[in-house]
Amino acid sequence: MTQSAPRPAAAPTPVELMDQLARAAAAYYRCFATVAAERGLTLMQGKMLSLLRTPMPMRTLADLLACDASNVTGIVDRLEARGLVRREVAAADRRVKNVLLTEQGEQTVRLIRAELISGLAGLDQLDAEDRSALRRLLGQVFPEPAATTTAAAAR
Amino acid sequence: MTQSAPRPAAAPTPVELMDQLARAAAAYYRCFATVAAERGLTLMQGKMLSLLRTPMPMRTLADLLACDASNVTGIVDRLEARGLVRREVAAADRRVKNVLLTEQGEQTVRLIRAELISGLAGLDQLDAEDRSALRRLLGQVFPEPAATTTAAAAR
DNA sequence: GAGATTACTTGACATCCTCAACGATCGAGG
DNA sequence: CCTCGATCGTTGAGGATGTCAAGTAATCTC
Repeated sequence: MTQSAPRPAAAPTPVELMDQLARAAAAYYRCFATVAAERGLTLMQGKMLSLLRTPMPMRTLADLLACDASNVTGIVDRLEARGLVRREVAAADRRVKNVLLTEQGEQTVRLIRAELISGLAGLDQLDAEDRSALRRLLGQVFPEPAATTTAAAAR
Repeated sequence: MTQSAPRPAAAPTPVELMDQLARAAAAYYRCFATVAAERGLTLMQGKMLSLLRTPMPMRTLADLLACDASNVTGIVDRLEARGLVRREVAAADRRVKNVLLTEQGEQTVRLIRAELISGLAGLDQLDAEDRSALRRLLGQVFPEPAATTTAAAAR
């Protein structure tokens, strides 16, 4: 644990960290929104596309995005109109509509992710130990919901 | 350092961390939105109130929130209508409108912050060393803009 | 003093968001 | 098999957010 650097100040309080997390979250979304806008997508459209790395029901999208089903309908409508996603009735339950990326949608997601990782240049500057520590610490502050299923988590 | 748990796997890649950051940011905003909604505020209204711990010009709000000035006008209008903020012409430049929290607005911000820190229970479980590490790591991934002025950073 | 720039506001229009209601579908229970 | 309650996605009303363009007032520069 390379932690020999003299501590410049006292350890931050939880409140100070809360503020820093706020700034970090805002910075993350600023970066994401910029990347999405370069593809003519709004923040929400970009978020939804990124969630769809595996097909999923609209209900699930609404849960992950913490918004109402009718809102998801609107967003999917607009993405569908642009040829980025399509709806598909689930075989096991005809009420359920799965949303899938089209080829174009997958390409768009790939490009967004590539640009996003570029925009988070600071990540590349972390060594393996730092990255492990960050994963652990973030995992403690934001525990993953009892591992339900999806690898594509909320974003 | 209570870290006797066996290291489960190799260090995460930057891409894996990017995804975790996305999930963390989403979780943070879910928490924040819930707290704001309990006060009858939308996410943006809550964000703006939280930024206003010191008075600032609308131009500054637009910069921090990364949105258009006209959008800020609308949000301030609605907050002003609810008695949470007020506008004040700056003495040095009559074009400039500073936005200030009212007493009621300050109270609201205090309550929001108190509830938010409660909702981020994981922060309290970090010891001082972890908190310092998290501060350092977040600071590397999301460098603060060349320290301009405000303590109330973007949120 | 004139023209350029800045700060905020207004307005049009698109998108997002919640809530309520609806029709189609499913599943449990009798 | 039938009924009823629950679920899923959609529609629609109305409010909030967001961009862009244009306008007015104030300030700055030459």
